[in-house]
Amino acid sequence: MPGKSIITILEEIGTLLEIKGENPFKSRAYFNAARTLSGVESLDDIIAGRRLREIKGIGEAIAARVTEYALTGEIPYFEELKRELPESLLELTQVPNLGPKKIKVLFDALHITNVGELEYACRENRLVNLPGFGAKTQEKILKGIEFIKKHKGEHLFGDAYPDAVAMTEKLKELVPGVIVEVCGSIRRKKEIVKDMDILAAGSDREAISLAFTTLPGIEEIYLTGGTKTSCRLVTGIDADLRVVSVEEYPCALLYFTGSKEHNVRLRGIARKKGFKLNEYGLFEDERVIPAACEEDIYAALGLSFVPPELREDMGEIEAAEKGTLPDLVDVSHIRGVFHVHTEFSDGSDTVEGMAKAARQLGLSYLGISDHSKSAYYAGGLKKEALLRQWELIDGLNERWKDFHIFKGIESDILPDGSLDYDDDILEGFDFVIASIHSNFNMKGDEQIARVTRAMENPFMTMLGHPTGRLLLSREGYDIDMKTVIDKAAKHNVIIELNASPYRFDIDWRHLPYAKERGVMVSVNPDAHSAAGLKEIFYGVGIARKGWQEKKDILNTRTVEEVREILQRRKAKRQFEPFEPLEPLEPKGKKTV
DNA sequence: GCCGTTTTCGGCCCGACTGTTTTCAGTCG
Repeated sequence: MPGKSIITILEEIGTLLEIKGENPFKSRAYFNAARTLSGVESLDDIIAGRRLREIKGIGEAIAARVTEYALTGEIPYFEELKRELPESLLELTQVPNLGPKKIKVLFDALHITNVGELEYACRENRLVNLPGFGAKTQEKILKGIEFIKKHKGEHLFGDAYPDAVAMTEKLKELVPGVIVEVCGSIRRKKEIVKDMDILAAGSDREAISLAFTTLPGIEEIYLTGGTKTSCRLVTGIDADLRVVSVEEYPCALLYFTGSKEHNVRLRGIARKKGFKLNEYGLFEDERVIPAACEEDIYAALGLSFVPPELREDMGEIEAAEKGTLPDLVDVSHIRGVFHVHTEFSDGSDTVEGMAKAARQLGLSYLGISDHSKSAYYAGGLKKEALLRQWELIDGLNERWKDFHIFKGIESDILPDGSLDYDDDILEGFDFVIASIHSNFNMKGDEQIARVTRAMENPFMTMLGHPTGRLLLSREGYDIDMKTVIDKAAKHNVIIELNASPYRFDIDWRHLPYAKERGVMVSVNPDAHSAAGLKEIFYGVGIARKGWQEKKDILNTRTVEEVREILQRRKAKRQFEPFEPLEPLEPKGKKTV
């Protein structure tokens, strides 16, 4: 986790060029380069090997700048840009409905350089007379600022988790024998986290705390002592390290994992049994009840072990008392993935490249689903392109006997609820993910009617990202998820759990209801590059949070089972609830 | 700034929506 990543810097250059009013294709080149490089594995090796120019979208200028940054940690061109336009202007792009052109006007006319100044100017009614602005624009901008403020100090799980893991790994290197674990909302796999809690235990607590303060990626240390160190990382997230004794570790782990609500319930149960539970231990009067791990503590309280993902006081305590906790799905159960884009539309890798990457992850099938023809912005596929892709897939399936590619599409659900191709084309797919990508602001009833009509289409296999939300940047569309689940149950439609850390959509809070209604869930990476396939790992975490078991998930099935499920729907063209297949024994571990 | 070639410049995705205009610009997906 060194300083700012080159990906971020390329994006920032692109944005500053946009604000400056440079040739739009020039700024786009920087965005494209950032997107391409973010999907590249072992970028450091490529830079070191001077192989950047071999990557499509990286030309002479950008290759030079990326290399420059890797060697010196600085890009003079970027520094020069920041002298012309304050870096703080970048935060203004976070405000919805505010783009580069308007930011330029605000900067030139009112010298606004950050969100605080912008809010003040709105309150002073100073935007209304600017060219291209008006009362409604000012109102919208204010609302956008409210949205940003509401979510300030919140971070995506997908951003925080890799950094947290990297820090614990590094700490283990620096202090041999240290026990260390990420706790808090990150351990519980919450989609949005506020800070990073790390718990460590060992004999020399001072040494652990000291080593922690030397970790890369720390920008500022607020306080440091023998038991607690607080700091802010360069990524903007606050991180806390707690150091405890080895004896205290299990109770501290339980305590710092939370949630607060879960802990309150546990302490209540402990008290009823005549115990006292806190972060230092489980006590009966002054006597410590020995616990070597969290399992021991739950057992002492008469509960079965509650996996961290379930610790939200949303029914897990009662289930643990009765011994009815679900046997949660695990990463090792995943046998294949659906919802994968390729260079046919807006993905960055070939069909074959994606399939090879999936095989390397130990998967045995892959469902390709590029965008459909209405998705102009994403290079949606016309009929001719589809035919070419199908031929390509047939060829690969012919070659590989131990791996299968399913032909699919991510079809736009048009405003009237129809899908994006005629039946004769829809017929040719093995599966159809139908998603909303336009007309987001249709009202509740209209949106439900639209989705329902799509579900009535026998060619629709699954509903993609059901709310359309983008975490921390866009609310989902106005649609009642309980109704959607009811309709999915009625029409035998699978619901996607989009595993992109920007989406995690369907929300895990709705998954227990989906399970209750017998709606099958597919954990889909929505991958736009080979590297993106790994996000399935995040998705499984969210599925676990939603009480999902192996049998509830489509892509824990074998290729034969999946084929049968897909064909059953297509062939019968009628709506019967899925009969859950008997759970199968896992065939060896897969690493995803 | 990148790419491709019937190469060394011309093209680079397109449409809906909104709010500001007085026929269109900016934003978004």
